[in-house]
Amino acid sequence: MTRIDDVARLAGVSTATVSRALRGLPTVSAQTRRRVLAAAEQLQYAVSPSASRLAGGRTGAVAVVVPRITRWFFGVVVEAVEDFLHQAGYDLLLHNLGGREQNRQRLLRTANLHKRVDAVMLVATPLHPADLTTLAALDLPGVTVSSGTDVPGWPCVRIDDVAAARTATRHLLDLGHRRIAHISGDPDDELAFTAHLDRRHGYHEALRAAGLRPDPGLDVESGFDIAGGTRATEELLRRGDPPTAIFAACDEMAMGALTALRDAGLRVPQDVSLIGIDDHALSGVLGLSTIAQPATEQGRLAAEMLLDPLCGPAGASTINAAGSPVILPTRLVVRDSTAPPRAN
Amino acid sequence: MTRIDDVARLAGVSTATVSRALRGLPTVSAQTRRRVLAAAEQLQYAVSPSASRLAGGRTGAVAVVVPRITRWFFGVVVEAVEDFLHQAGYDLLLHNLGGREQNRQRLLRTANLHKRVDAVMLVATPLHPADLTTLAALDLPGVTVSSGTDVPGWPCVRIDDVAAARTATRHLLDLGHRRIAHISGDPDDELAFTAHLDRRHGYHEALRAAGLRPDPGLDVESGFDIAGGTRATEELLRRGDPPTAIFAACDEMAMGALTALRDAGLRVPQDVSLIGIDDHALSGVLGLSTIAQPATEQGRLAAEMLLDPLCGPAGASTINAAGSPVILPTRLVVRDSTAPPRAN
DNA sequence: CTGAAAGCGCTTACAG
DNA sequence: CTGAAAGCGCTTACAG
Repeated sequence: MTRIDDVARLAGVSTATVSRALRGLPTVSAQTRRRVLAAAEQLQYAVSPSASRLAGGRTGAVAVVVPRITRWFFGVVVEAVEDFLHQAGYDLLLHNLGGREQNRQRLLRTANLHKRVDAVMLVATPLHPADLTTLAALDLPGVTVSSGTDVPGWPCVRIDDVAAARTATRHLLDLGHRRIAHISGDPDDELAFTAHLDRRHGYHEALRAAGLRPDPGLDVESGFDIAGGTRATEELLRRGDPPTAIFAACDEMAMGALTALRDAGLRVPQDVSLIGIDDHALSGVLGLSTIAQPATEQGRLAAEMLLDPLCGPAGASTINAAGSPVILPTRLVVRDSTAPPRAN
Repeated sequence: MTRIDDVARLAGVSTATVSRALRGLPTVSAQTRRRVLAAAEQLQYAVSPSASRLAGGRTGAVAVVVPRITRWFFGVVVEAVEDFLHQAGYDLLLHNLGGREQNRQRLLRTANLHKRVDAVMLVATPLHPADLTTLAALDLPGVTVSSGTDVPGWPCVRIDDVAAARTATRHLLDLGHRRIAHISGDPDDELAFTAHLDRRHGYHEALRAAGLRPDPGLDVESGFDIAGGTRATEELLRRGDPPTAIFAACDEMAMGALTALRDAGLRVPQDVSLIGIDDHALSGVLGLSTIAQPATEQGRLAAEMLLDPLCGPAGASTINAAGSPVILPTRLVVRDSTAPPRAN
């Protein structure tokens, strides 16, 4: 392994100069820099990250925490973040909570973030008050994406979940539906999200604005994924007097609903209309109407907001550092799964 | 930040002893260990990874390289690997090539792996001969998952792609199909996979075994994803005289085919049968017949094979270290997208 | 079983 | 613009 001394010797300068030249600091003459770069190239020198981190105090890594990397939204967000971070020269440490409370505790309580990263991105991660204290003690910059828990001092990028749900519900109302069910995530999940709470809220708001009273019998909770959508819909149908339309809290739940409806012999949209939120990569294939949310943009923007203060001088952030959350727009996409209720 | 000296002072021992006690080395008396642990706990001490890495030479991190984290197979593999690595106390550095050759070069050519990780996992990553030289120079342990390029000395876990394709094709043949098309990935992709080559091979084998000659007109290449499946199927239909069945190289391509078939007014399976490979989370929802492959198991097993030699004494690997690849079984899953051809 | 001391390979004031 | 030297916080032979 060639070290910085080898480069220094070959270039005929001190290790301090090699260090400066290689990092592109301005305090090196063009000629010296050229000599150093050539020597490093010739020796195939690569700086030791551990040594650099220990001496410099920066890790060059960012931790990204997601509930489940296998879900559409999180996969897309991570892809966008990964691209941005690597282009900026940062490593990405992935933490997938996998829906298990135990994993969140391992991440936060033990020292798995401590001195390991320069910043943290929390995607849709709910935090207990004790977790907030832990994070504050870590004294790291961070950003939150999507609903979850806001962290004081961290910027946040997300959509307006309440408004998205309102739009979805209103679309069904506009088509003439009155018995509109809602299927969403279970607050008893070990790792409860908060997105589905906001979405239920928007559903209720839209119903009330149309003069309807939310019917608890039309409101079923289950897991926030495909299987959860199937279970919730089965439960809904078991209750009798099925709705003419279902608003699923996310596209994956809507897809699960599709299975349950088909198994029950109900056609979409002739018997039941169905709408979700996301615009999942497969929603087009399934003809699913939905509220599209920009996942790539949320990831990219969050990465940008996270790195921005890390690069520039302290406090020189050019982007909305903390303050109010950045809300990205959503949009109604009408496909084949929503239609007026049967006139009968 | 409390350092190891603080703990040593409080426990009344040397830093060497603290280091040993905290890492669970056997050469520490039970009593001393207890005192050290208590002191560390009391001071909320967390070892500095950078210092530990520099002094000890181990990074405690593993790089995982995938083509696209948003694709079903890679998401599931990463989820399994993440879980295993974190349980073993390793960090996971995620590299998502995003289908861009440039990203692979950045990863391999520059020093992004150099001294940063203890091991590398390459999932479905094709390698040029020059890349193999680079990897060899890195002198890191590694493992490959799924088709890609084998690396000398690294173990490999995968399925038998040829056999899987043969089974899929034979299923269609058994149903009575004779005009069986194949849609698969494009070798002109910047980052060519090899899985689809093996799968085409199996398709050809099954046809020949049934006494049929592969028809180039029924063999269309496009991207190895949803959009690619749609494009390939559109091209197939444009050629006229449509097949009675389509074997897609992966479920995501089959899903894309579904859209194209629907748009062309063709019903599945009445007009065209369709089968893929994977057993994607949504294949059940879509009623797609497929060849299921164990993604979680491939990830978990690969992680295990990777870490095993890192923990035990050198060469004491208890698992099939290198040698022949570990082949995991696939299985035919018949749903609603395959049926006998119309008798006409 | 434990400790004193060297050393891992960089970066950063400080001085010039 | 450049260099000598201290220091980042651990681990590891080595000695006892």
